[in-house]
Amino acid sequence: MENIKEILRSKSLKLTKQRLLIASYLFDGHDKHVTAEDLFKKLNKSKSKISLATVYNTLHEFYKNKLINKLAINSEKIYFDTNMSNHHHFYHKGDELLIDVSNNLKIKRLPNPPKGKKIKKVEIVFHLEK
Amino acid sequence: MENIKEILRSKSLKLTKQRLLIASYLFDGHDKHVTAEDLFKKLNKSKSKISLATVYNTLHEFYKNKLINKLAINSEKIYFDTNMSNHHHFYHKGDELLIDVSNNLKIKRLPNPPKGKKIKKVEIVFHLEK
DNA sequence: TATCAGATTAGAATCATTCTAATTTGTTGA
DNA sequence: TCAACAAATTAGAATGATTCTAATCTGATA
Repeated sequence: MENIKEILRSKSLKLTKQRLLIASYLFDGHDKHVTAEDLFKKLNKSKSKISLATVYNTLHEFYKNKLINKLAINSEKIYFDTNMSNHHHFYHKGDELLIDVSNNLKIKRLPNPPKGKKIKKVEIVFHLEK
Repeated sequence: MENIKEILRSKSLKLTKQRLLIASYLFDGHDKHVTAEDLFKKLNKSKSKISLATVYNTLHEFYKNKLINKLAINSEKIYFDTNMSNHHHFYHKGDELLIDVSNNLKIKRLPNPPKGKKIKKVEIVFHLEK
């Protein structure tokens, strides 16, 4: 709990009940992929009620502060990823399966970005089928 | 025009006015990325009116028939891509820039897919910044 | 501990997309 | 050529994830 508070403080985020609850769930040491709706349902199973708007606000706040990543893999919903190391994903649409792929991948011949721009991030999705 | 008709016939798609119009625009020899809304606006500048529902239906029909690709790059809208060769993308969110990257990229050490699944497609997005 | 910027909230609004159900239109085979 | 019918088109309603609004509340600071 103290380390959770430290994380929020290090980003100058106020220590509210809601943020502590969300952060404890997200940063429990296990990488996760969550949607706002998922998180909302999960957290509201416990007694403390958090509004859906707050879940959205908090996820975006954490994202802006680089505590989590955002994945736009299927245009249906946004997944937030607590694994902040450089990595990629397996994705199986049918099974709604989303799995981390550790980044010991190397791309030969990185393409040259258009003038005036540089590559910020390389995101690889391995689309799966049965 | 005859080759456009041939494309549709080869997929057993009825040659309707709307499909011919959409297909002539999409398959004019230049690779494009379009959203349904884009296409709807563009086509309805000309006299012939096509409903938005038809634009959606047609794009999905073309997609199912592997005439175009679907890109879920930013979870805000779906882009359809007329470039059917194996390739990747540069993407700059701020500028809404989406550019093809030809696929002479090679990934060293492809990861092993989970049991019972295989890799159908590798999609690489090079996120840009200024 | 009063202050107040920032956080939370319920509910409305948005917006891309999908659905519905009625109408229209290619295509096929006689 | 044309009747029949499956498939396609359509307007408008419905959906669903997300964002916005504007009122209320609450940590952090001095």
